[in-house]
Amino acid sequence: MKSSEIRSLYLDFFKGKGHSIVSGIGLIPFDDPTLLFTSAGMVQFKKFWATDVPLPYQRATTCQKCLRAGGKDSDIDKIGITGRHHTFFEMLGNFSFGDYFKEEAIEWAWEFVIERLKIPERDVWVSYYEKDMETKDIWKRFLPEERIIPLSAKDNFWGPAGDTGPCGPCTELYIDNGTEKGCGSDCKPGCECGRFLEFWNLVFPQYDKQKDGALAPLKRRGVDTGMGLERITRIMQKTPSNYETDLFLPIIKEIEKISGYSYDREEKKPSFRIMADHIRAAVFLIDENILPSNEARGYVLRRVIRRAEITGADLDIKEPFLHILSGVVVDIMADVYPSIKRNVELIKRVIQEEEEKYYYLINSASKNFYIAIEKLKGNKIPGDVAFKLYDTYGIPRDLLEDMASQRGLTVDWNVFERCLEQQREKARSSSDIGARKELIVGNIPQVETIFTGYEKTEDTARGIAVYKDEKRDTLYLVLDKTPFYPEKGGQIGDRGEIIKESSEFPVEFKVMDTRIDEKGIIYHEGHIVGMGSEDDFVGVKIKAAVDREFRKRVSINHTATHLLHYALREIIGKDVRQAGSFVGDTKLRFDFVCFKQLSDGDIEKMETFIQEKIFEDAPVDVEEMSLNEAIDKGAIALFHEKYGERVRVINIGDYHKEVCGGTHIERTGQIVLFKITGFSSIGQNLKRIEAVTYSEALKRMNMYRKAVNDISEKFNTDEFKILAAVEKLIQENEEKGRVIKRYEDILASQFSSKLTEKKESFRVDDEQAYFVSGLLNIGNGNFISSVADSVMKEIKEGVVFLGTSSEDVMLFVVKVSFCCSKKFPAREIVKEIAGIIEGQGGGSDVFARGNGKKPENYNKAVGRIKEILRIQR
RNA sequence: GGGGAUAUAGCUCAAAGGGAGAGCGUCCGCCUUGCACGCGGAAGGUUGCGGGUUCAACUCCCGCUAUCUCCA
Repeated sequence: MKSSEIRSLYLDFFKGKGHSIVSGIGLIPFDDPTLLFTSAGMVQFKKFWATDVPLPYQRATTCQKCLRAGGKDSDIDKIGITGRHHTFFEMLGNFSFGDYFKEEAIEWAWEFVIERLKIPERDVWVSYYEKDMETKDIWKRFLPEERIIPLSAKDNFWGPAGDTGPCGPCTELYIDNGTEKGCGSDCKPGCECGRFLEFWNLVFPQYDKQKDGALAPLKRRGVDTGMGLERITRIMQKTPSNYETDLFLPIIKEIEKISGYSYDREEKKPSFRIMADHIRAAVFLIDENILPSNEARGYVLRRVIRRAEITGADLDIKEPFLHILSGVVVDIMADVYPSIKRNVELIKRVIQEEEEKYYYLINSASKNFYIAIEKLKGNKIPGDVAFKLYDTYGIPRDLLEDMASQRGLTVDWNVFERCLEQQREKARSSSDIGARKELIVGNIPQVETIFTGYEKTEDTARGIAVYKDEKRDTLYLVLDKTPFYPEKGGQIGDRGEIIKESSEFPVEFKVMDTRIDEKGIIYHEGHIVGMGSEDDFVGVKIKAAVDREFRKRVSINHTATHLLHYALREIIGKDVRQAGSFVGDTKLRFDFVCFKQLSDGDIEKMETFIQEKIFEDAPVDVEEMSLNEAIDKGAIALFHEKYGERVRVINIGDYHKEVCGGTHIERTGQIVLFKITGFSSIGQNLKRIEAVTYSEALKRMNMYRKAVNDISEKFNTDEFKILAAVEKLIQENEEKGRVIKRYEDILASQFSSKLTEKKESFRVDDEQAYFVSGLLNIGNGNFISSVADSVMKEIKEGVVFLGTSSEDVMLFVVKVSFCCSKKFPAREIVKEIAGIIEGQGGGSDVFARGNGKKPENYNKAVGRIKEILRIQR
């Protein structure tokens, strides 16, 4: 049976049992901050058990793509070895929300396995939570007691996914692969040997785990089952592991082709499997708009790609190959997940570029490795050195081990682990946002601040708490509700004032910035103006007023940012993806992923296009809806993880819809003017556009005009001939530079021959040497240096002392030939001179320079040098 | 969000508290029927940006920006 048949057989079976077939969510759970990735089929349903939300259906069945890599549910270390774990996998599941419970769940599971999949009854074993006799009794109706095994909470009490949420006892179905795969006669499910393979887990959520670990009863108890598609496919296709099924075999075959190794070789199997597994994860992550980066999800993607890449080395693959495999994955999965087909070019490209970066990294890293081991004493690389190579230069652990053992070295992994743990600890302790702020008045806010700023810019509210940051000398004021927009989604926080009017004289708190933390509490950052203290704001009614002009400018820029996004997609292409943005009151910035080279013409085109949209003066309106609805309506929704369940969709005219939490204007015409001020590349395939709008754009254009006017006035020409004039000037300037250089050379040689004529001889260790001195009073330090050079060329051996003075400062250099420098180091001579002309200086034995405030003492200085050299007058 | 590393010629990188270097590439010349090689020469730099210390900073210190990397 093909995997695709199993998938639809399952969904159809439960549809027949009154379930709605619900489409799986993305790998990035958009409304669950406790999860990095969707790690199980039930993620999207958590709230259906835990809360009273209205239910769209009471029974559901899904095929959910899942990812376990990084975070609590990571299986990444088991990949390849077990043959049954994956980073990316699909989970078939049926769910009940306050509807059917254990009895039906077990009955249907049995029916599906025995009657639909036609798995022989005698091969099926089950386990149950040791305290859950109800489940055991139900199973007894279907199979003999000796195949019903009790297990502890470790194995058969499930959940929650993440730190909090639904959990409960579970019961698992196993397939018996035969006694010859087992470890002994009393082998049972739960044993780690290869005989029993767990393939279906039926969970009965009954409890809701709280943040403090307590188990509260669930609002709606129910059923949550999960059957890994890869495992059941393996059972149906009777393969030794998940990797020989039709889900993986084409990838394995491709790796055989690329590497020349056969998958039959037992010792190479794990490598094949790791690559085949990881490439699937990479494909689906990129499909969901994750790009390799150094943080969070992007970092997981990078690690997955790199791990696969380094595994390639086990099969002697020495160049990028994963992008080829990604094509195979797309072929296998495109029918079920059509978007990977649409994104295939992007996926291949991202992977290939990441692969190339990896090879580049390895190259430069090995250099650092050599430097590190060069200084090494003994044959053990200390843990801190190894950690530095890993932490700073990114040499993966396995590679480090390889490189070391190739040279007969070992790595002190114990110390290494300690360093890693230290770094973790450091990162954890300092990632606490509230740590620096200290509560000085009021109580710690317990509920999120209500935001009223979409409707109004002024509101009355009550003060809850004041925090203080001693270092920055700023206060943070928390209210129960506020019209102040906190910094998020690229839009900067509002400014304005918060006033307590009830006392005999008003007290004003000036808000310089507004922030929000992960709990949804909004902080007004600022200070108290004039009289008043922190206590004045807590527990009393106050008026919060946003600076309207500021808000207007920011809103204009935000709507303009959407227009820019629209223009990019229209003019450059739909594959342009937003990577980040900054929306301020005086400017906006838009970063995006783009594989094309943008020309000046493109920039101009976009500017014109946007300006036209401004002239059209289309209405900008905001609608609230669910995220799924928004996506159905074609709204761009890029940062899923940041949105709540209800989202705001910004419509510009009838042409652009985008999910966005920021503030906007009512009509595009309010932007008035749009001007791009900067275009740059900020990383591989990452580009940045900066722009200004409204009066800021006008200001900018006036600035340009003034600059141009000033220049054309200087050139005494009209503004359109400036360029020619400047080019001419540059050319003339270069010409003059060359002429000056030539004259300097002539001058230098004239000076030097003139000076050399007055050379005075002295002896150093019976060798003939000469002393030359002169006060040039022309040129700078470099000029007299070069004169000193050419003098030295003529006299061969000796000492040259030259000075040049302007106003009341004298610069001077001393050059000493190599032989003389032993006895008369230039540096020492300079010290002497500096004493006489009241200055300082220094340098090397053969060349030194300095300056002084008394040029009139030049002759004295010359006299002193002669004394040192013992030259008779 | 935190830690570490890097930023020097078009590219790859050295060196270093006192006049900025190599290799490759580019251009010119020689050699050669031509190409490659070889030889000779030249152009190319605000040593990322901004402060500070110093007689002197590309180098030391501080801040910023960007890139790389590890951790959360």
